[in-house]
Amino acid sequence: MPPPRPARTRTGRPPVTSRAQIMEAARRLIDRDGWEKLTLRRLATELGIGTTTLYHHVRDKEDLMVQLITDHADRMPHPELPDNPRERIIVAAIAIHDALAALPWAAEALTVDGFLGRLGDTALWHVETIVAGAVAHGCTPEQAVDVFRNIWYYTVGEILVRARTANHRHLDREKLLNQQKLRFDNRDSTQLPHLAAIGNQWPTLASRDIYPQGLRAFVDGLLSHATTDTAPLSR
Amino acid sequence: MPPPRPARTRTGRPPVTSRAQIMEAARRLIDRDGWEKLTLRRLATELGIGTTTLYHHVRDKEDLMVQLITDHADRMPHPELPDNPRERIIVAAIAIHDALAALPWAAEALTVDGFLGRLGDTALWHVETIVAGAVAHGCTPEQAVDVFRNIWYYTVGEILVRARTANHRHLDREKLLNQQKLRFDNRDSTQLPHLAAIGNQWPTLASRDIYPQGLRAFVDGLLSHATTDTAPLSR
DNA sequence: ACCTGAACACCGTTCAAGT
DNA sequence: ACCTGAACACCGTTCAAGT
Repeated sequence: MPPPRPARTRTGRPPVTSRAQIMEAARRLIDRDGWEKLTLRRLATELGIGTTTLYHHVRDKEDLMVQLITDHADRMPHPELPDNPRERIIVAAIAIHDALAALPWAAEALTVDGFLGRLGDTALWHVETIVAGAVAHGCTPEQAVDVFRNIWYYTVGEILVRARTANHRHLDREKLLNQQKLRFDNRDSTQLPHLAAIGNQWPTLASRDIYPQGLRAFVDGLLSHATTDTAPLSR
Repeated sequence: MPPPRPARTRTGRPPVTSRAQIMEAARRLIDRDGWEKLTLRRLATELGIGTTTLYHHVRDKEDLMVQLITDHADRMPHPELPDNPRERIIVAAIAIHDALAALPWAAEALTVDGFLGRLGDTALWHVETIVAGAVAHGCTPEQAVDVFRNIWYYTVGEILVRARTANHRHLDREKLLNQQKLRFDNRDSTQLPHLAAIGNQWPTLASRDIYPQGLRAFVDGLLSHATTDTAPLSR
């Protein structure tokens, strides 16, 4: 296989940057200043290039963010898979979750249309594992896709909600103090007895990580529903 | 209780707008031009007032969006509750889901910290119903909160993902055409056999509404896990 | 081939001044 | 009491022109 761009054939002005350099600088910027500060202008300054040069490498800002996530996702290690199909689903889902949880800023891009389709084969291997696990457990391909989609919704929701409640790294000190904590102890205890009883315990309870247990319960429910239904949904 | 502001006592310049008028205009703007076009400047123009006047009624843009959602949520009708606790949870969750699905633009505000705490008693009644249903089924209060949180993650995730894939009302025609549909038929069929087999069927499968079935499976899984565990999680 | 500054069309937010 | 324009400090994106 010949080098795609032989040096002798190259003509015109040489590139000042590359896709890899852009992605690296973007990650550096996010780590240093927080993801809210990732703008094309700042990114160009970080790279020491003109802002508009970035448009040779990314279509627009959304494209930059999606590339950032899919790059990260495609570097995910494949976890060891257990024999049990149900457990394989759990392991793959947790791997997806953990990979995305490392990018809590990903919120905006995570729900972009066609996001899954832009993942590389390495990241899709996790999707494949979940679908294959469901089929191995006795699901039809349609049901297996539903299993994946349901897990995907749950995983995305957990990450988006928790990313904004947990990570206060980049909030002003003042805003943090003013922030009214979620508490139900001043609520009408006649109308909302259980919430009133929980009262100011809610924030403590809500800070616990329940993803793995929730996932297990969900997968159990999905698999038993799928294989119990004698007549799969018509049409 | 005396009227909070007797007319005779009022002094100074009279208000040009009210919170209710602002909310109404914001909803009108979103309905007409799409939620991406909701800006404080446009909203002020819609109302025929100065932009900065809005800052007397909302703290900032996020506050405006949260107020918009909580207003909407607090007008939710209470659904009829069945006798079965499990079914009560389902009915309340679907009510929450449907109320939020009517505001697909809500994404940004839905995951704001302390969002639940800003809901009024009418909207919280649905949360109460879910927690109460779980307790009636045999959960501890802690487990009941976990049940709610898990349902919340799933519901938020479903709405955020589907809001961006389904609703193409406000996309340019061109962007829609260029959009690469999610399809796996050109994937490596050795590495990803199940996805390759599904191929271009994925978009069709993914467009089906699976929330109610997924919810039922999840609730079943959550309730049976909670009441099967002989030893609830320590600490 | 590739890069760029200038310009366009916007944002949210602050604040001193006006009525 | 309440409202406001002007200004600040930014955005993403386009495009004609430069090397």
